[in-house]
Amino acid sequence: MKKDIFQAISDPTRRAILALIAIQALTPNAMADKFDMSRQAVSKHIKVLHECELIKPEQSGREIYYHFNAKKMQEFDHWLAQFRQNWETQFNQLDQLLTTIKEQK
Amino acid sequence: MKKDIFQAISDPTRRAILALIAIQALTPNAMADKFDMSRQAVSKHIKVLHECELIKPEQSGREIYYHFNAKKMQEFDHWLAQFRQNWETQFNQLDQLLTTIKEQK
DNA sequence: TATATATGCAACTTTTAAGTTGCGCAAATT
DNA sequence: AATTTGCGCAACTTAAAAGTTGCATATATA
Repeated sequence: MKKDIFQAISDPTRRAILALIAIQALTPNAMADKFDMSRQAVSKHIKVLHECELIKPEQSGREIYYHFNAKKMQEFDHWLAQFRQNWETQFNQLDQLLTTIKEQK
Repeated sequence: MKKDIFQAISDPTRRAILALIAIQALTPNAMADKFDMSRQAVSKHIKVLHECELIKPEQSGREIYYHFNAKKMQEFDHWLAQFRQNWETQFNQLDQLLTTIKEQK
């Protein structure tokens, strides 16, 4: 089943992969070396990340370098936007509370 | 098993719950009315959200109002921060490309 | 050309998550 | 006091995801 970006990042291994290739594009084998699991297991995670376009393949001979797709990650940022106002409000309320306490002294 | 915030938001129903209570605190029954599933199913989602502290209960008689915990949601924002620089870079590169094309005309 | 390496795909097993039903308890209502 | 309502917990079923092993294919290298 095709997953969305929320499901894609819900797995710790996939988050680790994203963190790695955000710094530098890597091949599946290079990624697998970093994790304590089979290459095929990592390969399945790559497939998930690729299907939801969080990573992009670049063929180079028989090797495939996977690049991080920052644009797709921004979808996450957009989803968060609906809550951003919310937490700014809560912090303003905290500020007000602190100010009130200060004034009472 | 206790889930982390990434797993918590990977479910569409839980994201919908968060979007609802970010606007206004609701009781489990009020939430269940909004979804086409049993109250108990919704209650399980509430449990997940509560365990990872994305929501906070406020008892009022026999009713429990669940509030959105914006502070916890910020953890995503912090996680995203590691990639933000990355996508800003990619956009700068796109800008440069567009500028180059423009100058060639 | 034979062999080693890099990768993806398919079948299978195991684990985990989602949803249902049934129950118990405490607060409200009659 | 009896009943209804709001909620959580536990057991169960079903569905899906994670990981394994084995195989096929294409590109390198000896």
